[in-house]
Order: sequence, then structure tokens, then C-alpha cells
Amino acid sequence: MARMIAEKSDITPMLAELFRRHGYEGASIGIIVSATGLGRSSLYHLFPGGKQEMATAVLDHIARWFDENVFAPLRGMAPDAALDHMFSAVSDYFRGGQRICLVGAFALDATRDSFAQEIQTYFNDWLTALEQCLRRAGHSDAQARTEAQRILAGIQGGIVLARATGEEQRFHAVIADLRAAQAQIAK
Amino acid sequence: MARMIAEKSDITPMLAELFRRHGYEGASIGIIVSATGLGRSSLYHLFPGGKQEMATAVLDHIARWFDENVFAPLRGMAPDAALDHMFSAVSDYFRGGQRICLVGAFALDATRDSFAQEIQTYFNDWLTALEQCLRRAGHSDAQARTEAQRILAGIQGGIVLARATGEEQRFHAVIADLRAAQAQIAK
DNA sequence: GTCTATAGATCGATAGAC
DNA sequence: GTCTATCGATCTATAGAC
Repeated sequence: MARMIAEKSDITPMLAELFRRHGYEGASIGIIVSATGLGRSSLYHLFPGGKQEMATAVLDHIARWFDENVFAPLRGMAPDAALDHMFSAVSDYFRGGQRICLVGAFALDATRDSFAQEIQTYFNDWLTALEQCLRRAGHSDAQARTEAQRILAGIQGGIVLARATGEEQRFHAVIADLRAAQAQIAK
Repeated sequence: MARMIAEKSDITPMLAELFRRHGYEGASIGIIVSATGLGRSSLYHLFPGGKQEMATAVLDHIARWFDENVFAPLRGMAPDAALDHMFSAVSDYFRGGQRICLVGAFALDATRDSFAQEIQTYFNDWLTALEQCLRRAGHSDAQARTEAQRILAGIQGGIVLARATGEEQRFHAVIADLRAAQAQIAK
């Protein structure tokens, strides 16, 4: 063990998984203390703002990951390669829908009201990067907007579908379908 | 007022809205008591099994509504008309994504484990009815399966998208896109 | 910076009177 | 069937010793 001192950067991914599993309300401080192995006071020392600050740190961490690994490639790579890269990255990240999209889940209940800005930015950034990429691929403005919405809704819905049915392949099938539709248009 | 006696049938829709707004964990008994105007004891008299039984009643109520208003038409009506009817019914029911799919939301966190059977049945029934309808419309087995997944994922994801961005038209656009794709194939 | 102990509020659920 | 009162557990958050 290199160091025993807890750092936010070590804890944030654990917090993310706990919020994913239990939801914002369901992830109690007690659960977090047990799962992280941190004492209550250590936790509040790292996150003086309590649970709200923990969730904000998690959302910020997720936003930065997507910005680096999904949005930036969408903006910078060649359109076909960018879309291909996005589908692969997303497929890995959500692990066949076993791992949910925390931002999407937060959007569904009253938790949304506490993190409206973070949620809105995440989805708008994704939609904008996707739309821009599709325009560069030759779509009209209207087509790009429609396609971007179709793709992002498909990804989010694919996660719901896979978790609800317990069948991981549902997610992969939806992704493959979206991918095939883009490959078709690209020709 | 025709009667003062509380009945499950009167309370269940209110419970549904509360679970939609706050989630299963977030919808505390205190909130439910305040919102329904019922006393704690009246509530537990109607639902001796407590919150779990309330949610089961809500899920059962939803399942029956969809069975009547969506799945049965999908099975019984002419394929084109059935799909058209489904998109209209769903669009009204979810009110542009302002009203979420409670079953889908429950599927995303640990709540799923408590209601796995109800959630699975709802989604499988929907997928099966949709798939069967698409086969009657002339799709191959594989196509029907893919299309059914695409449509249901699109609906679920459209709700997430609309709520996350706060833009109701995102939901309507996704539904219109799905509808157009089916009309295209029907020709 | 981490520990134990606990405050103060709220949780789900129940008892007993009427 | 509905009321008030309240149980014991759990909740988020903090205090104070080290």
C-alpha cells in the first residue's frame, strides 16, 4: 500500500458505483461508510458538503471522462471513425447495460432538481458533439439533429431494456442496430 | 363527496405519481401521508405490507393499463393501425417525457431486485406483443426482434432525453422518428 | 486526518382508543 | 376505518478526543 491517506480521486469511483447501484436516495452514508472502508469523519472531511457534494464530485468525474473519451473524439476524429469509436467506448463503459448511466438515472426522479445543471450539460454536450459529427459526415442540420437524438435515446433506452429484462444482449443488439444504421448511411 | 372511505383504486394512481416523482426510496411514508391526505393507519390498513405492497399495487395497476391499452391492441388490431395506436397511446401516457416510465426507472437501481418479476413481465410482454405485430406486418423473425427492441429502447431513452435536457420536444421528435421509420417500412 | 460517540431528524411500521 | 401517539431503527451530519 503506497499510502493510507484517502484522496477524493480514490473514493469518487467507488461513490459512483454506489450511486449507480442504490440511487441517490438509496445510497445512505452508512452504506457508503461500509463500502469505502472510510470512517464517517474522513468522509465528511473529504466532502464537507455531505452527500450532495459526493454526488457532484461523481457527476464531475463522469463529465470529464466522457469529455475526454467520447465528446473530444467526436469533435476531432474523422466522422466514421469517431462514431465507431463512440459506440465501442460506450459499449465498454456501460458493460452491456449492467452498468447504468448515472446521469440518465438521476434525470428520472426528483434527484434531477438537485443536479439539473450537471445533467443538462452532460446531455447537451453529448448531443452537440454527436450532431456536429453527423453534419461533418454529410447530414443536413435537421437530419443530424434527428440522428443524434435517435442514437443517444437508443443508448439510454438500451440500458433500461437490458436491466429490465436481465438480458445483456438486448443492449448489444440495440448498439449494433444503431451502428449498422450509421454504417448504412455512411456508404 | 360521494364517499369518504378511501379505496385502493383511488389511492393507487396517487401513489404512482409519488413513486414517479421521488423514486421508491425517495417516496417516504411521510410524503405519501401528506400527499394523499390519508392518516398513517389508514394507509397501513389498505396496504398491510407497507411500502412494498404499495409499489406492487402501482406496478400491477400499470401492467393492467398497458395490457388493455397497448399490448392488446398490438395483438388484435391490423399491424399498421396497431403501431399507430401504440405510438399515440404512449405519447399521451408519458406526456412528452414529463411523466416517466416507472417500471423503467425501477429497473435502473437496486429497486429492481425487489420487483424483478413485475419489471421483467412488463418489458417482456411489451416486446413480445410488438414483435408479434411486426411479424404480422411482414418482418422476418430477426427483423421483428430488432425492430421491437429499437422501438422500446427509443421510447425509454426518449423519456430520459426529454427529462435530462428539460426539452419536451426531444421526446416527441424521437417518437416521430420511430413512427416515420415504421411507416417507411410499411410501404 | 481519523477515531468514537452521538445529536437531532426522519425513517417504516405498529398499538390502542374510539 | 381513522385517529393520536409512539416504537425502534436508521438517517445525515457533527463534536471532541487523539
